[in-house]
Amino acid sequence: MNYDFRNIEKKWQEKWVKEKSFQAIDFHPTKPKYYVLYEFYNISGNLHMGHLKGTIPADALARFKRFQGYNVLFPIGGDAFGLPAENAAIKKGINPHDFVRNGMKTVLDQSKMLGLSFDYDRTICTSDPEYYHWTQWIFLQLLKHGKAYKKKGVVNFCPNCQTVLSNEDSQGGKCDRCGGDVVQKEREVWFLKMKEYSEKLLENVDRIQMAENLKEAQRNWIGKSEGMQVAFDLFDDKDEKVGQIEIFTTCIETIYGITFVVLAPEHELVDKLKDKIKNFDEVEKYRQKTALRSEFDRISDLKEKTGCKLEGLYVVNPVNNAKVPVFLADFVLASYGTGAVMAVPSHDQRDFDFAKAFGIPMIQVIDGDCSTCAVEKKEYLAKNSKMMNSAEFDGMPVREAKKKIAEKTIAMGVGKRQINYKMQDWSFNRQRYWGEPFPVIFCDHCGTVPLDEKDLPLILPETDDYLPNAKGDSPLSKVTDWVNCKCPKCGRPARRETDTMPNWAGSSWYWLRYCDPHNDKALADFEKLKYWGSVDCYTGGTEHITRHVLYAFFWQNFLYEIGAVPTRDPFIRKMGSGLILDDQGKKMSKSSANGVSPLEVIEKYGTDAARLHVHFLGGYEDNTPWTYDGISGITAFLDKVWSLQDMVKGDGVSKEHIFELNRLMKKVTEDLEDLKLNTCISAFMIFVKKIRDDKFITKEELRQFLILLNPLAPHITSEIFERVFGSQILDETWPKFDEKFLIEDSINLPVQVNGKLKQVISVARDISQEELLKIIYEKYPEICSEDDVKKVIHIPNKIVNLIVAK
RNA sequence: GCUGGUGUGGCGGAAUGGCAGACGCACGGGACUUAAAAUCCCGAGGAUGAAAGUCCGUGUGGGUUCGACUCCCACCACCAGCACCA
Repeated sequence: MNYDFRNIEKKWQEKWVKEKSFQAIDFHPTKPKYYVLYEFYNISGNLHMGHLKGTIPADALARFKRFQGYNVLFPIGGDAFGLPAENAAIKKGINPHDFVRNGMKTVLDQSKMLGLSFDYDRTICTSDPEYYHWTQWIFLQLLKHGKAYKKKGVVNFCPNCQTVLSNEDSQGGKCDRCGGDVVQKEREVWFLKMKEYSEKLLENVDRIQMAENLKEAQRNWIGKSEGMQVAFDLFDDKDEKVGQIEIFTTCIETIYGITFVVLAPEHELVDKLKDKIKNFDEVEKYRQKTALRSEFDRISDLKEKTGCKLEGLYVVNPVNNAKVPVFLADFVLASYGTGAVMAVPSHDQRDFDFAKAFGIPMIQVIDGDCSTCAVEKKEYLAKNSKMMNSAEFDGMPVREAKKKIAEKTIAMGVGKRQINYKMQDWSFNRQRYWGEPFPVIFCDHCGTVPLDEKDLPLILPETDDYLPNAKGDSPLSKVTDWVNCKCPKCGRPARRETDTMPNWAGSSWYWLRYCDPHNDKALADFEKLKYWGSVDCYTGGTEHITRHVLYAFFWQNFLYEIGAVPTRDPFIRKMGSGLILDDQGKKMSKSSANGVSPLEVIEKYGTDAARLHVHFLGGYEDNTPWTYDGISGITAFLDKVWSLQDMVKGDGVSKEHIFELNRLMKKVTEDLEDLKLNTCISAFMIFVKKIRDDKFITKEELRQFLILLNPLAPHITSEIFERVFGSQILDETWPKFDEKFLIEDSINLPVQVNGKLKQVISVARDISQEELLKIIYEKYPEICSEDDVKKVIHIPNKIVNLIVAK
């Protein structure tokens, strides 16, 4: 009889939910804690293949750790505020409130169909007032501690979603949500001072256990760079000093080669020295042209240098008093460093291109061929080339000169060491309806007034008019009786902030809330936070690694500093789930032609088969192309597992199987810890083949086998266990392997001649070299003759290599 | 361009200094069957050979080593991230 997955899986799924089989216990008196986290569900529709790939290893780990005697916290929730949910709701013409309510029910029901052992009593949803109460509370703390500020500036704007976006949300000049081009717009924006945390975030990246490519992506995004900041005096055409320009450089060694200085078009000095600039009209025209160029435009004509000279101004190079012209150009970014650079065309390709376009002379200061392109840092540092045209540094190797020139500028009082970061402050508001309202009131008398903590949560008002509008004003601005309010300080009429927080707000602290999801006094009880501590293993996609995970580090660092949480690191280990690819090798999505739903696989083959199949296809962190090919091997395996119950003979562990059983325990225990499910599954297949060859399994062997397999295939194993043993598998504990049973008396030893395999012979374990050679020469004369052997390399119980003369 | 990762049969993939291709799919042969499906057993990297065997073989070329998919150097291809970051 084959395994009847339809009825059996349903039975167990209902039982687990009804009996709350997977509840985490706060402050468990005896069991140590283990916190497994799978990333929030995005509430925008059904679960997809990525969830099958992502959730199962986390579920297997949680089930495995429970058997090992841990008190496991394995929760789930919905990331329901923000653009993804709102856009999906608008597309379907459903009010986001209703959309999210239905969406949460859908993903939770579907989770149960995947057999996921979540503690459903801890389910949270970012758009619930009980939850966003504390998101707003965290914002108030950020504001109170000077980590949130509002500023007018040129920011990323998505004309399609009609909202401001953060840098993280507009990587590559494209909107993260809709994929459309992002433009630059001047707006009043809330920023969080994430840049201040750059160094701490880098430390977090160093500490977390995570794949190297993900760590590099984060380091790259933070973009730490060490260099010098140097002050240049600025003069007008009457040689009168009118100011100073601070530049940032990582190549101080080229300072004698400066032939011009470039400011970002937005640089503040331009407006300040308006009267001194002879060609201000032209300058203004250039600024207007570049200011509103989209990031996409800037990237697309990367190599084309544009700019505008500031007539009537010049700076003086402090090391040699050379007069140097000043330009504006948009290849210099206002947001990075000081927004001003010293240009050395001989040794920087961008400066080289600009000098060519504007007919600016060049001065070579480091050895090399600068005739067709710049000799850049990477090359001259690698060669440690010699200095030239650099006064007392001429002839010095460049690496030494770098140090000496830095010291010289410091001694002169014009230079200082400086570290810059690419990462910017986090622009934190969206002109959309579906998000957390800011707990902030604007009063003409008192300015920006934070709401009192006791007035939280500030409920998002319901309205029918929630669509974004072309002007980019928040839909909340039209809910006038909500907007107009009284100033909490002076009682005069005031108005509320009408922008809302980005979808990343709610996801930047949610793992903390799971520790105490129903607390209405604090974001979570401090002692409970202490008990559950850092997330032991955080699983989920890798696409948010430079957004969500950095935001998470930032907020937890902040909360730790103000004493709101007891731990600095949110996560100890982060595993990035690979993608399921379609037959084009692209990420499988609902829209792709052959997008297969996990529900379809479950319907056809059952949950356990779907769980095993998708993870037998490849490693957790690897991208794997989806195929039904091979699933017959999985269903055949499950049928064989099912038939084990008809092969039970005897009670204890048999001597025939003790080696294989212990080997299986060891392999499964290690592989589950590392989430290497594919090799783990193959170990089960090998064991089952052995049992079928021997045509029996003892009761005890079956008991242990079922426990080992339960984390991966929970339904079939629960059912067989109940049938054979009359009790519940969840009450069992993880079997422990014993190394002593893994040692076999006789081993198969490969014999090589000159490093080439000749024969595999069976010999006693720990055989001496003498005895071994005797056996080889006497029993296997065809391998080689004793006289030819010049040298023997014998690695006991592993290999023997005979070296013979040729 | 920079950074990181990956490269193994017809396919998905094992093996991280010691028997390359575990496990599974697809494939071939056989058993069972009136037949098919399912199931079970056997085979299988390539070349050559009747066979035993021999030679070749983990992107390419070099190196280290008794021994290299594994370590080192150079190059190629693909994937991902960043991209005028001074």
